[in-house]
Amino acid sequence: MALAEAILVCLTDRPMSGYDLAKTFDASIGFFWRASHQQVYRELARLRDRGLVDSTEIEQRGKPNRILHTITKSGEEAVYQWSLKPCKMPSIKDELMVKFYALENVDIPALREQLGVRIDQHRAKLSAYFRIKERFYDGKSLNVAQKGKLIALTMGISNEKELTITLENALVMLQDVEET
Amino acid sequence: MALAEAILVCLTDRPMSGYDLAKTFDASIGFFWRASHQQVYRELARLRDRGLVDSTEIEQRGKPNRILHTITKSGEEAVYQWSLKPCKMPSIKDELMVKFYALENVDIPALREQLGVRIDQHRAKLSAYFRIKERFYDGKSLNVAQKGKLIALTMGISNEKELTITLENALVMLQDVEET
DNA sequence: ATGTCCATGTAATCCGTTACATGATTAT
DNA sequence: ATAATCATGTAACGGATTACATGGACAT
Repeated sequence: MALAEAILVCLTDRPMSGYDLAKTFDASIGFFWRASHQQVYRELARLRDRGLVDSTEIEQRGKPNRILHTITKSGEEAVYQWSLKPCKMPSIKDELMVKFYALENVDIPALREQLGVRIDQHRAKLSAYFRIKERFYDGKSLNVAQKGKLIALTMGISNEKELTITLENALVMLQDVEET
Repeated sequence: MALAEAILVCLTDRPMSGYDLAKTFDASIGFFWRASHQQVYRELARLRDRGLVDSTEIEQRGKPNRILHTITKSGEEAVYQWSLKPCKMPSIKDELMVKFYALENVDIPALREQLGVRIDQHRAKLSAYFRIKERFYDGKSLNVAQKGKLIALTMGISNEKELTITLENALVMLQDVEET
């Protein structure tokens, strides 16, 4: 149920439309919690029903109207209460690992190819993180909110770095298997 | 839809009951793909309907009967076909990261506590991996299936190691925030 | 007495994904 | 022309979680 809280967290920064939120869940906060625009719109309707956000339509010319969602006092309280509760371990579902686990029943050239793709994806993510870090955080004086985001980003960076290296090692180990 | 394949992969090793599979998804293959016993039973029913496993009941005294599931030829073929298809990136949902992202609206002592718990969980996982590695793989000559599992395990180990370090660094960064 | 292990499942609910649907503006 | 961007959603389906349900064996 933490999509609700993730949305509220975004709205503590500034009021946003569903569209804005959907984009946010595809970048920034989306690095730690993914959600599609359909999920966002559904959850916004629920948050409205629960009185955790206020929604007001804003007229626009030449574009569809926006519906701006603002977090309420009870919304802020909900975020604080959530912050006190223990976190779940993120659930793991990694097909690539399962394929290694099943190596004997798998097409190894295809797996090597898929490993290569995965490595590229992690590299891409890493460089995206770096660009954000340089642009928004390096050499600036930061408030608490920014420091928090920087810590999250820093963790993301070292994690992606390590994953890239680990997967490259796996590529070598795969080669060894193929040579025998 | 990869739970189906993960179950089939387990059954390539040996025929198993739903109960056995549920335990397997709570350890070994569960390190890379988690599933509850409810999910396993439901998916087994489907695999039976699709002819990818054969199920036979085995009489037991003093215990409930077991239903042993054996992978069929078409089951093996399904695993191979699946191995050719590209893998999805694992989806990310990490409340702890979201809480860092929302640092200003969060109770920091509570967060530090939760970080500590998370570090312990990664350490526990790491030592579980090590025990398995020592017991089943170190200093033994291995076939392809075993080599695959060892590669997966090795990746798991370096990932958990790195996560532990990263989170310990985050603890220090949190301390810095609290001191200002 | 209390709890854990063995072994099977069903039911309800919730979360996530895919597909469908609309329609104007602006850039190539 | 074609595609992308802006901006809103609904509907159907499938996957995951939580709760419920049974019942004997065996250990403390």
